[in-house]
Order: sequence, then C-alpha cells, then structure tokens
Amino acid sequence: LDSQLWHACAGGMVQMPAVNSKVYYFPQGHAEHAQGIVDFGSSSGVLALILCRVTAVKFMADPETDEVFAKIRMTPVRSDEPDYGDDDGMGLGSNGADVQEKPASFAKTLTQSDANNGGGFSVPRYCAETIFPRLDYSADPPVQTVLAKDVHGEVWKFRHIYRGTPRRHLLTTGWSTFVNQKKLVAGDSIVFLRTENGDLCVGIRRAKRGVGVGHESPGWNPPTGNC
Amino acid sequence: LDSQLWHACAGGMVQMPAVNSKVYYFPQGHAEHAQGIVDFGSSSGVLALILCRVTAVKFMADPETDEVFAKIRMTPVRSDEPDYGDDDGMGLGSNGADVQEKPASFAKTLTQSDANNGGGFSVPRYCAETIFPRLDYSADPPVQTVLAKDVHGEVWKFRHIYRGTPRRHLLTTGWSTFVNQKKLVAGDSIVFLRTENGDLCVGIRRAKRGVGVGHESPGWNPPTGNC
DNA sequence: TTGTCGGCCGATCGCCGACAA
DNA sequence: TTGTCGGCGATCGGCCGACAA
Repeated sequence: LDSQLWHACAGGMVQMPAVNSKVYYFPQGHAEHAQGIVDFGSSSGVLALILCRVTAVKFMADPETDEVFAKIRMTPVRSDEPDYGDDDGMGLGSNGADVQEKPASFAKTLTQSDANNGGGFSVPRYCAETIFPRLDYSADPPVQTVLAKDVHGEVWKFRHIYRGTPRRHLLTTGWSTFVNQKKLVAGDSIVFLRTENGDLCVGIRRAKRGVGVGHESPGWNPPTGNC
Repeated sequence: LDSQLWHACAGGMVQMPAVNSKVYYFPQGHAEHAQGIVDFGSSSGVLALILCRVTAVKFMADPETDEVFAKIRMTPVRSDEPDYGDDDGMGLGSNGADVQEKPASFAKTLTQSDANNGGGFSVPRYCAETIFPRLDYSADPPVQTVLAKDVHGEVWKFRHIYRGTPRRHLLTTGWSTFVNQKKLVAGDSIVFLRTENGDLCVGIRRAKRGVGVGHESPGWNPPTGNC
C-alpha cells in the first residue's frame, strides 16, 4: 500500500514514527486499544512506558472495509545502548517539515444525496480543479472518464461531468456501483489523491459507528482533512 | 435440525446408522473423503476396517449453503465386549422398513425457467396436490400464500397460484428472492416436505459443481428422489 | 458554491397466457 | 403435464435542471 495514499486516508492528525527513530511504548494504551480496559495497577509489575527503537513500519488496509492501519515493530532500547542520535520519532525532518513532499489530496464527507441510491456525487469545485484531471471546458457539456485506484490497487471508473445551472462538478455513472460495493453511507468520507506522476487514487474513511456519536457540523474538510 | 427434513434433503439413497448400532469404520475412505488420496499401504499399520459402535449421530446443515451433513461418533468394539444384540447398523427395523414414518416430500431439479431471474417456479402437479396446503379452486384464479421453513428455521413466503391455459401450479412472488438469497442455479434441486403436523419445509440439494459432470436427463425425481 | 428535490426516461423485474414438447 | 417464449405493465435506477441555503 502506497504510504502517500495511506496518509491521506489516515488524515493529517496521524503521524507515523520513522524506522530507526526512538519512541515510547505504552503497554496499557496498547492493551486498552486492542481489547478494552486492563488493570495495570502499580503492583502489576508492568512499566508504564518503555523506550523503544522502531525497527519496522508496515502500512496496511483492511481488505473488507478499506480502513487503514499500521503495524509497528519495536525493540526496547537497553540502557547501555549507545545513542545513534536519531530523530525524535515523529518522522519529521530537523526543520519540522515532512521529509516527503505531501501530494495533493482532498477529503469530503458524503451527504445524504451523495450516498442516496440512484444519485451521483457532488464534487466540490476545489477537488475537481486541483485533484481531478483537467476537464476540457470547450465541450458542451464538459465530460470525461476518471479512473481512480483504491487501496487494494483496484481501478474504479467514474463519469465526471460539469453541468447544471449554476454549473457544478458531478460524478454520475460508476458512482453508485462504488457506493454499493464499498457499502458507503452518509457520514462516511471519501478521499481523492493525485500522486506525483498524475495518477488518481481513492480512499475511504468510515464514520464512527458507535452509539452517541456527536452531531458534527457538516461541510467539507480542508485538504487532507479530519482526524 | 429436524431429522425428517434432513433425510428429505439427503435423498432416499442415504441411510444413517442408528445410535447403539454396530458399523465398520474405514479409515482410508474417511481420510480420502476429508482430504484426498492418502497412502494406506499394508505397511502403514492402520487397519482397513474397524468394528465400531455408534454412540451419537448429529444431523447438521451448512449455514452458508444449506447442504446437509452428519457427525457420527463411534467407539471401537473391543473383542472381549459382550454383544448387545443390536441391529445391523442400517437404522432399519427388523422387517426392513423404516422405524419412523416417512413424511410426504417432493424434490424437483430447477429448470432454466425456474432459475431465471424474473421468472417463477413451475410446481409439478403432484407436489402441489400432495405437499402444499389445499388450494381453494372455487376462486378465480385460485391463489394462496405458502409459508415454508428452511433447514435453519427461517420462514420463506411464496405466492402459489393456479392459472394459465392449460392450468398449472406456479410460485410467483417471493420465489426470485428465494433463488437469489440461496444462490440457486439451474440444475440445483429443491425439496418440499410436509411434516406430520402439516407444516411445510423447504430444503436444497446443490448440483455437483465439479468438472466433467455428466449430462443427466432432466425431469423430476420421484418423491424423495435422487441420491 | 453545493445539498436536496421532483421530473423524466430507459432498463429491468416479474406476472401473464400461448404454444409445443 | 410443464418448459420456454414474447408481451407488457409496474417499478426502479439514475441523469437532469430548478431552486434555495
């Protein structure tokens, strides 16, 4: 899985430690994330945090839901181990900027109309103009076929049209197939990303399904958006 | 799973040993059935057949495909064990007839028209008259709703109508849903069974999917039909 | 700029009798 | 008796601009 698409799906709040960097491992946080509340009382003999060195990071995606996650391999740093002087574990360069250029990407939360069966997808103008291939506006109406690769490398085909009064960008043919196959519902988000060589990719962020999900104000998220 | 419905799905050629009866267990046949060819050469030290006593029989059905199978528990009969004088292991009474009355059932192999999407199911007259609830022929046309329980206890609803020239029995509304949910194709068989208390049940026999399946002559199977 | 709606057209579903095997 | 076919009406999918937030 391409790490750029992975990061676009994960969102801008997610930063991954670089290989060879040093991080603190929290056993309690890991256990709670994996299987719920665990008693790590002071008498349990488990340290609260352990200084480790990252030995491997693997970017992955669930084959069913397309949701992204990562496997991080760590080894404890022994107190007598010499310090290699590596970075702070946030995967950032010394100037605080990502060492890797961030490609253009855009995330939108699906509206009721987007997810409705039989409807299309309303493409925000910013997304259409900066992420999608350039449309030939001299045609009437301007139409093109857009190909996008998902996290599994599968290619999806969409009809991209610029029409209506006032004019707006829409994905029509191919969109409902995508919604049904991916089992998307209103509230889920879709991520479009343009790689350096001009290829288009598409990712998914499922809405939190748990009870008591707060009613977020709708609207689109700034490029490479929410957490 | 009701043993009568199980037997109707398995077909008349299948006879199960009764609990407490004695049978021969063939390790080689069991192994080949489970995982393919296994070498049971004379030097392997495994006996070709072992006299056993059946201690339990469990009638089951695959939750996905509805295909029926059974779990048979056996314990080897030791040579010094006294003979209880039980039967021959075919589950038959001393007169060779089934100890349990066989309920009315009917099996039909689905034709192309039966399996076609958008079509109905052509009910053989014998099945409609002996298995289905009695139809009120004074109505025009005679119609009723038929409820049938599958191997999981799930109830399916069909519209049963007697119409056309010449007159014939058909299942219309509800049939295509059943075909799609059960993923039935032409060549698969459907089994209808009426229990003693008048309830209707429905089972499935999948066609052999393997390559080189011979072209069987079509047509319906006699009551509680094929193997 | 874009979310939602009603209109509308074509495709499909599914019920029907005709006909013949 | 029943398998297959063409007809046809109802429903649904899906593309469209209108309109307003």
